[in-house]
Amino acid sequence: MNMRRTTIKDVAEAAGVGVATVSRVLSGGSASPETRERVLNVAAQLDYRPSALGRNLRQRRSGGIGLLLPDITDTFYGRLADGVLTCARSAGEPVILGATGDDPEREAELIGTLLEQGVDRVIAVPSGDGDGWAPTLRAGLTTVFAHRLSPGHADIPTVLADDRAGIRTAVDYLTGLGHRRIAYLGGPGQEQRLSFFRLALGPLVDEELIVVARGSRDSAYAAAAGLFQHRPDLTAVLAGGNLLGEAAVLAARELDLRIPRDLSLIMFDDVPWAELCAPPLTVIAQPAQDIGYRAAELVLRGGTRRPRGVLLPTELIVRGSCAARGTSRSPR
Amino acid sequence: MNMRRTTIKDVAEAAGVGVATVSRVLSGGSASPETRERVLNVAAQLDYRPSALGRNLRQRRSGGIGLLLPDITDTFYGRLADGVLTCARSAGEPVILGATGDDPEREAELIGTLLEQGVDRVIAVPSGDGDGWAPTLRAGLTTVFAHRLSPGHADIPTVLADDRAGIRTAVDYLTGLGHRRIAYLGGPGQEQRLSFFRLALGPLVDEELIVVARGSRDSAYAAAAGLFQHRPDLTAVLAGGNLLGEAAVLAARELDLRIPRDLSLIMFDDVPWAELCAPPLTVIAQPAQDIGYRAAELVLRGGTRRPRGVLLPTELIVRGSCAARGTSRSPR
DNA sequence: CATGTTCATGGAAACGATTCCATCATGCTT
DNA sequence: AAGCATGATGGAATCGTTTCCATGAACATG
Repeated sequence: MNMRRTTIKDVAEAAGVGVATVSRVLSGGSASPETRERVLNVAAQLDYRPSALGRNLRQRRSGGIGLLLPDITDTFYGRLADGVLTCARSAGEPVILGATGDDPEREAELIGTLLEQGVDRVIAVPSGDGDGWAPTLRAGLTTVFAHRLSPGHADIPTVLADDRAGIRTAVDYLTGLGHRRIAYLGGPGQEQRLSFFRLALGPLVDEELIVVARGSRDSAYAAAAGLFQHRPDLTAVLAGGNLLGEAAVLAARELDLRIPRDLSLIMFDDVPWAELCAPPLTVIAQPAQDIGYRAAELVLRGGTRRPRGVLLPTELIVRGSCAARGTSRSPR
Repeated sequence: MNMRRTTIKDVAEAAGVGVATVSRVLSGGSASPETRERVLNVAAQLDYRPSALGRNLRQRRSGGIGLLLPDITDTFYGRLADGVLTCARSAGEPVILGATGDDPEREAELIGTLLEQGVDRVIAVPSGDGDGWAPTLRAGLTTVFAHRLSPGHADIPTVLADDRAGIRTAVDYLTGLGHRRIAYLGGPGQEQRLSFFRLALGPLVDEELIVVARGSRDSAYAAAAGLFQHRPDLTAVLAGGNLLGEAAVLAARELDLRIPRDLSLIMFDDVPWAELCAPPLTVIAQPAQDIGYRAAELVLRGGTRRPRGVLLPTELIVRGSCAARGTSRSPR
C-alpha cells in the first residue's frame, strides 16, 4: 500500500549506476552513449519523474513564474494571463497567479508569498507607485512588468502596448470628426496614458474633463455618471479600459445620452462584447495575449541579456460609437 | 554582497536554542513561554521567513493549490478563479494556474507538471470523460471538481451550480411564453446540462435542435449559424455559456434574425455585457465566484471529512431577449 | 527516598535532487 | 615507456526544513 514515489536512487540502482550519473543524463550532462541509453530506458520503465522539490531545494529556487495581476476577472488581464500561460507551458514552467486588486499592500503580501515559495521570476502589472518593488528587486527576483510601467523603475524590462500611438490615433480621429471637448475616463495606474492624452490633445485639453476612477465597477460607473452630469457639454469620451467603457455605456444610457448621437465613445481594449454592443463600440485594440506572451519570454530568458523592453502596436478599430460633430447641430 | 537568506539555523543560533525548538515554536508546537517569546523576537528581528523549499521537501508535498480551467479568457472561469484566489489568499496558499483548453491530453500534461511540483491539492473543471483522472487520484491528490462533474467520478467532491433548476426555470419561462421549438446550444462537457434540458423539455424535445460546439469562438459561431440556418422554424434558443450566447447573438444578427422578435434567447451565465447588449440578454446567473470559493474551501479542508459536494443556486434574470410567441404571428 | 510521568529541549536523520571532487581508465604525446 | 590530458563515473556534501528520539530536569506519587 505504501506506494513510495520512485526516486533517482531507485533509477540509479536499477540501472546499476550512481545517482550522480542519472542526474547528469537526465539534465543533459555528459555521459557515455551506452550509459545514457541504459539510464533513459530504466527511467522510462519505472516511469520516473524527478521531484521538483528536491531540485528546488538544492538550487535554492523553485522554478515557476509568479504572475501578479490587478484583477483576473477583467477580460484584458484574462487574455494577458492566457499569453503567459501559453509561453510558460511550452517551457514546462508552472505559473503561480495572484490578484493584487491594484492594492500595493496586497501586492507586497503576494510577493512575500512568492519569495517564500522560492519563486524567483515574476511578471507583474505593477500597482501603486512601485515603491514596494525595491526590496523585492534587491532580493534578486527576475522581474518583468507588463501593461504598465512603474514610475520609479525604468530599469525593469517592461512590455507595453503602444498607448501613445493608440491615443494619438484615437484623439486625431475624434478631432477629425469635429470634436473639441473630449473627456478621458481613466483607471488606476494610468498616469502614462493620461500624459499621452494631454499631449495628443494639446491646447484642447480641459483638466475638468479628465476623471480617474478606482478599480471597481461601482467606482467606474460613479466616475462616468459624474462626468456626464457635471459636464453635459462634452461630446466625446475616451475610456481607458473595458471596465471604464462599460461604465460609460451604462451611465450614458441611464442619463439618456445616445451613443453616438449625443456622445461619441472610444474604448481601450477590444473585448468580444464591443461588437455586440448597440452601437458596436469603436475601440483601441491592444494585443493583450501578446503582451503576456512576450513578458513570459522575457522573464524566462532571465538575467542574461536585459532588453530595454517591448512595445507592441495598438490598432484603432472603427465601429459605430463615434459620430461627426457636424455644424448642423446647434451648440445647445 | 553575498546576502544569504536567513535560515532557521541563524535564528536558532541568535536565540541560543536548537533548530528543533525554533521549528516547533514557529509551527505552533509546545515550548516554554520564555523560549517561545525569545525565539519569536529574534525571528522578527532577523526578518526570518521560513523557506517553503525546505519544508516542502521534508513533507514531500508543496503547499499550494493547482487550478485547472478550460480557458482563463472566459469571464466565467475568470470569476471562478477569482473565488479560488480569494479563499486561497486567506489561507496563505499559492495557486498554480493551468489552462486545459478542454483537452484531456493537455489536462493530463498539466496534472503531470503539478505532481512534479509536489502539489497535492487540485481544483479542476474536468475536461473529457474523466478517464485521465484515475491515475491522478491514485497518486493521492486531494481533488475537487468545479462547475462540471466527471461521469466516472461520483466519489469526488464537486461544486456545481444548480443547472437542473436553472434549466427547468428557463425552459418553463420559454414555454410559458408560447415557445415550442426550443434549441439548445451547448459546449464541451455539458452532458449533464443536456440531459436536464431534455428532461425539462419532455415531449417537446427535438434532437435536431440540440447542437454541441467545441470550445472555441469559431466553433461556437459555426454551431449557432448552422443551427439557425438549418432550422429556421425554431423560435427560442438556450445558450449553455457566455461564449455560446455571444455566438448566438452574432449569428442571429448576421442572418438578420431579430432578437427577441424572431428569436428568443436565454444565455447561461450573467456576464457584465449581457446588460449592454441590444437587447439586454435574459440570463441564467451562476455564482461563478462562489463556486470557486467553495471549491477552494473544500480542497483546503482536505481529506478529513469528505462532503458529498455542494450545489449552489442559479437565478433566472429576465431582461429583454425573450418575447412571447403570440398567436398573432403567422406560422410562416 | 525511589520510581514513574511529564515536559522542554537539542542532536541528528530524513526528504530528493544537484554538483563538487576524487578516482580510474583510456588514449595521446614526447 | 613515462607523462599528461580527457572523459566517464560514483561517493558524499549540500540545500532548509520537520520530526524522531534521547536526554535531563522537575515534579508527583507511592
